[in-house]
Amino acid sequence: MAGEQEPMSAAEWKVMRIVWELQPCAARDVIAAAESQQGWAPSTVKTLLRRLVDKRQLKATRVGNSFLYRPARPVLKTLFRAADTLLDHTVEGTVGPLLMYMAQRGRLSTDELADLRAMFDELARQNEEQDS
Amino acid sequence: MAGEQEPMSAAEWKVMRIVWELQPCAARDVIAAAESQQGWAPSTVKTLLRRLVDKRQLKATRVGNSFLYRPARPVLKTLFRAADTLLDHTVEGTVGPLLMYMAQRGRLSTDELADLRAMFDELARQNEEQDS
DNA sequence: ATCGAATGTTTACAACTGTAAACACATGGG
DNA sequence: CCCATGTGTTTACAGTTGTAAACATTCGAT
Repeated sequence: MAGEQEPMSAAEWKVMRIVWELQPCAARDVIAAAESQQGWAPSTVKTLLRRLVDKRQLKATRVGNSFLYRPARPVLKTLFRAADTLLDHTVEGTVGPLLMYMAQRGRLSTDELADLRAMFDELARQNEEQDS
Repeated sequence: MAGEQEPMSAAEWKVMRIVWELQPCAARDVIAAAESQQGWAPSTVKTLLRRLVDKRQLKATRVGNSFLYRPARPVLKTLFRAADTLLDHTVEGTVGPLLMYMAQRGRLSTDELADLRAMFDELARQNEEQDS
């Protein structure tokens, strides 16, 4: 089985975000973005890239003397894993408010809102069925 | 300003969850719960309690020779902070699917579903207004 | 008054993180 | 052909985390 998902630190997430956006990309691109976004030194970014490859969150394919980096899996898959962790932290009765909060902060598009509304209708329907 | 929210590690969250449930409580209670839930040695729990007090996530008030522990702030406040972090990790277009996922895993009550649906209606309405 | 149990305090120690300099190697421009 | 520059590799080092034993202190039972 190859689905192990080694957890990432805060700094590592920031690098991953950059790679998900630019993928596939060279170290240079990540270094430039990280410099502008976080003010990190090039060495710092190199270290983080290496660690992410070690953790198998990034795939690096050699191209000449350098590498091309790309995420080992889609951003959603990784976000879902992180969401699981957040859900693990909830206690009875907090999931509703939590989702309310996130939906508000989340700046959803009209389409996304429509999808979500449809899903809630469906969930409510299922719930009723169960209840009665 | 007193609202600094020092971030917690995974193990610390687990202890906090216990304290939020049992609050206010003595070390003994937390140690018992953590032993049964995580199999941790009493020393481990003592260390984590101390660190959480240092980080001011827990308030400890002396009672005789021991302490009464209670969370420094409500669970929702802390969850919202964690949600902010998760949202920071999202990239364009992932928030919708992320919320879909969480809503499905979240085992929402009928009441929570109703509240959420109402909020989505409202958000959609606001969105339409803006669009046109 | 005394001792064992409970509770908190100190110490431990390896792994992981944040942050980066130093070093080695290749490669393209001159 | 040689060197500056761009890449990756090695080394660094303090702080945090996971995990816990050892030690000190105190309170309740005898």
